[in-house]
Amino acid sequence: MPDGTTIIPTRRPRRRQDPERTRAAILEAACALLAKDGPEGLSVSQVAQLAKVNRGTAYQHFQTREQLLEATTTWVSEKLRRAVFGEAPVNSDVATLGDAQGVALRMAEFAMENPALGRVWLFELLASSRPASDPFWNQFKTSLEKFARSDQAQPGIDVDVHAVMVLIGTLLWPVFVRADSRSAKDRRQLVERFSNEMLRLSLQGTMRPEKFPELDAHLRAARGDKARRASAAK
Amino acid sequence: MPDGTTIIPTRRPRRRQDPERTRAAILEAACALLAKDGPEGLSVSQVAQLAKVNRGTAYQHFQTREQLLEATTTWVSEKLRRAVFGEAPVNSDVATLGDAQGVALRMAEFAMENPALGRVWLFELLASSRPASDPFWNQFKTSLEKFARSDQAQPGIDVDVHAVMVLIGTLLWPVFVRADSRSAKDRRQLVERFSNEMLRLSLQGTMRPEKFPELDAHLRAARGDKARRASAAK
DNA sequence: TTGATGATAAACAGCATTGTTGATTGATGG
DNA sequence: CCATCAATCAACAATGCTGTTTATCATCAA
Repeated sequence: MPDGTTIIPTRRPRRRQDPERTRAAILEAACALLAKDGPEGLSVSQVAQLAKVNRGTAYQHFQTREQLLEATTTWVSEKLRRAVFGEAPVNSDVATLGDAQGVALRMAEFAMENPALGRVWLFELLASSRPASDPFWNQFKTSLEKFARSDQAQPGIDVDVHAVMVLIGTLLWPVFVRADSRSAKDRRQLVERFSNEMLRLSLQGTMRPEKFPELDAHLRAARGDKARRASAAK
Repeated sequence: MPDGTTIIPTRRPRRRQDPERTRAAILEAACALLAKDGPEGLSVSQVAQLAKVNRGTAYQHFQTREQLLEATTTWVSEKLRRAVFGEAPVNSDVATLGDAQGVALRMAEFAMENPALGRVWLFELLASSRPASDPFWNQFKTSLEKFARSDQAQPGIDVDVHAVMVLIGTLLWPVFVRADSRSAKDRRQLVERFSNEMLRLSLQGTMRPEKFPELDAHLRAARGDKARRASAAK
């Protein structure tokens, strides 16, 4: 970052009445209410009230309730993205995947600290018509693809299926265990339980392969199909 | 009031008195609307309209909108339970776990054929204060516990975490891929993809253990902790 | 100062919903 | 055959939200 550290707030020409700040306040309030009542329960009245802003003002920033909701969702997504991947801009190809383990852990921690918010965001993503336009989902899936292509990964991972499973598991486990209404200590332990089970699953799976020879065969056959389809598509 | 002969023929033939059937019709309608609009969007008016029943009638069967929603949820849960575990009553201890593979597959198929309904039910389960009171969740978790104790399973499975992951993965994958608005053929293929990835994960995990010796050590240490806690609790 | 922009306040029509009440109808037992 | 009672229905009042509009105030830029 450039010499921005020395800049005193007086240097920057203050905005007239700081619409930016107002907008941010509205979005923050919307976030909080979204986490409390879910997307359906979000009313412009309540948002304005919580943001200490007139209802008309909210309508000036976001023409319709639906647009406010959409803006709030991507706002949350950005928050999540920063928490997991750091402050780097979206398109920076470097450091996309420092370590898969770290990404998984930071995601689990974020989810555990914001269970309701994570839940709501996830369901908006699922309901969205174009998931690919979501900042976090994009970067997350890219990073998982990179891992799957690396030599550290088992061969044959179905990245789409796997990304969905990991994402929703991580985000909904805190919801299931009621992470809100838990002590910080409990939450730490619950994150650890989840991470360990995920790690165990990643390293060992759940079934002893030697006990399921026929399934193993089936699996290899399916992988053969996939490879054949891929080469046929060329 | 004068004799009814002059009354305009807009009178709807009154439903035959059969409370059971009426109740079922209301619940079925609620199911359909639940799948379409989600729990928040469920209005008694619409339910009554779809069930071809007066709104007041619905209020007689379910005192409040909230109760209707709750009843509908367990109705769905029962449906799911039957689809996955068969018609046997809940408490029958026999045949609880014919084969874990079959359970997983039937669940995936149900989810793929009823994506919206599965999503809503799952959401209600997550929001519920006592998941243990849900018919399907109960039986599902029991069956998974049984498997984890069997000699076919890898040791050290955290059943709670794992049950949540498998359940939500199976139910939300169809939502993610927009199983509605897909052809039957597509849906079949998508079920297969999911099942294969789940199977692959169960048999092999995602990471090559030989590449992560330190993680393997960490995992064994964690398992040691758990065992120590368990023996300390005695 | 002036003009433009952001923010506030209040009021309005339209709509959908909730929950309640009293009337009506059909089944059923005596 | 009728009296009773529960199931059903139509209508009502109350509420809250949406989106729009109008008038007014505050703050900064030029």
